[in-house]
Amino acid sequence: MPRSSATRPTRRQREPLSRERIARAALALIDAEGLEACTMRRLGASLGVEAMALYHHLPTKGDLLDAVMELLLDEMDMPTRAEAPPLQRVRRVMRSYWEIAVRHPRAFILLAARRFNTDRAFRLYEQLLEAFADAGLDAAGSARWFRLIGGFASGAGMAYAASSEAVADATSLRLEHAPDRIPYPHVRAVAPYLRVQNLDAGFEFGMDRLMAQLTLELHGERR
Amino acid sequence: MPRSSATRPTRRQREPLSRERIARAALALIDAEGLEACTMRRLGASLGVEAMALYHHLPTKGDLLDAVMELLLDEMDMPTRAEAPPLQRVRRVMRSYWEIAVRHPRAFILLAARRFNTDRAFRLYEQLLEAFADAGLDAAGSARWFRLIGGFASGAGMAYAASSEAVADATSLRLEHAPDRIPYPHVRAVAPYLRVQNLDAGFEFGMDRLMAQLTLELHGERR
DNA sequence: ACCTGAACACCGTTCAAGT
DNA sequence: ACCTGAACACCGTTCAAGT
Repeated sequence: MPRSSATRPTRRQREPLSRERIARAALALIDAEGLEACTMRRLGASLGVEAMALYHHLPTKGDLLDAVMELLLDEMDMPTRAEAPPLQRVRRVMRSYWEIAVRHPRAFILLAARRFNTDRAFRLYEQLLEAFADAGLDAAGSARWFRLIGGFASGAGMAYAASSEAVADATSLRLEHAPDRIPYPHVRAVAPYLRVQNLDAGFEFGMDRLMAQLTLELHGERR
Repeated sequence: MPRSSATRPTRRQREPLSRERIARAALALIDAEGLEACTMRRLGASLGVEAMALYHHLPTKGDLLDAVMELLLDEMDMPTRAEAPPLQRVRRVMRSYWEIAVRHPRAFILLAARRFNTDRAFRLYEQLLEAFADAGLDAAGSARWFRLIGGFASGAGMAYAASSEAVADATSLRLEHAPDRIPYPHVRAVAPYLRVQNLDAGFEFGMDRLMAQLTLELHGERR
């Protein structure tokens, strides 16, 4: 679909540019060819337009990447109070964050590395922190559990993205594909369980343990 | 120290280039001016040499970044069996990984985003997985706990790096500095606890909970 | 063996100009 | 109001040439 408009950039018959349309094209480009392929010139070309036309809708490349982040965050599950009990809401939000890494391994690093500065990002935080509060955590506890659970989700997503086939940077040794050539016995034994196919189960395992520990703490078993 | 050789690149009196010397200069450049400032041209200049001279020691920029990663991994604590009980070893390794984010916030993303493909990285994995095995985990359990604890450490490090002053990309809204302007009550309440000064305590909190859950599991309280 | 100079094919971004 | 063309100051990398 972006292809068709790209192949013949007939000036008259294309819909006008917009921040959102540009961001969608950028995400498609990143998914298909990687973050480093997403240049203003190539993005313009994929929209049948000169690179400089983009600057009419986005003042800088940083704003473009922020727009792509918003698009990614739009894919997240944001359950409301009515939909599920607090800890289930936390879990669904985190699960959907992880799923962004699975669907967009080459774009996920934007979420992990860039500051969340858009209103949409703050709305997401609000929803999540509301769930923590509803579960019974105070502000300090919310901050800590947010860092713990969110840190895990982010790190797990990055690990998925890094070991995904879609990401470039492949070099000689590859943990997943040539474990027999690794001269370290523990690494060799564990490597099969770190394959990309097992990462989703690994994410669920991690979330299980984190939620178990949080539940324990909320019910006053410690401290 | 890199400065002095940079200011006057008198060709005769400088020590010869090497992979390691170049990598050290690159890390210094990243620490001082950010990852995007670490270009072959500017790195060469900081060593009193043309950019092209670097290609004699490192075939490509990716190899340069791998060399920087090795330097970072060199800073990690790699306690041996003799030094501490297994879970303490896991904890020390993870703690030192986190400390790399604190010392090198602008370089840390290399560890989080690039594949670990050097021998040094595998040696680190081996040490860590040996500790998991010594603690009583089988290969599958080691993989899962490695992903959980490592994912948290990586995500926490990225969060530290992203909220560190040293990283560019600052835009209008800033969670830490203008919490009063955020129209979301839970975010506003939690924001003070997410300040960069509190992140180290947050890391320790997370590690405490993870180790507690792991200990519980090893002692057969669940499953 | 190690470094340089010039060049190539790219970048993001500015600015004056076109419609 | 929206887009283009040419230009500027950069990139990583190649290659022939210098010492």
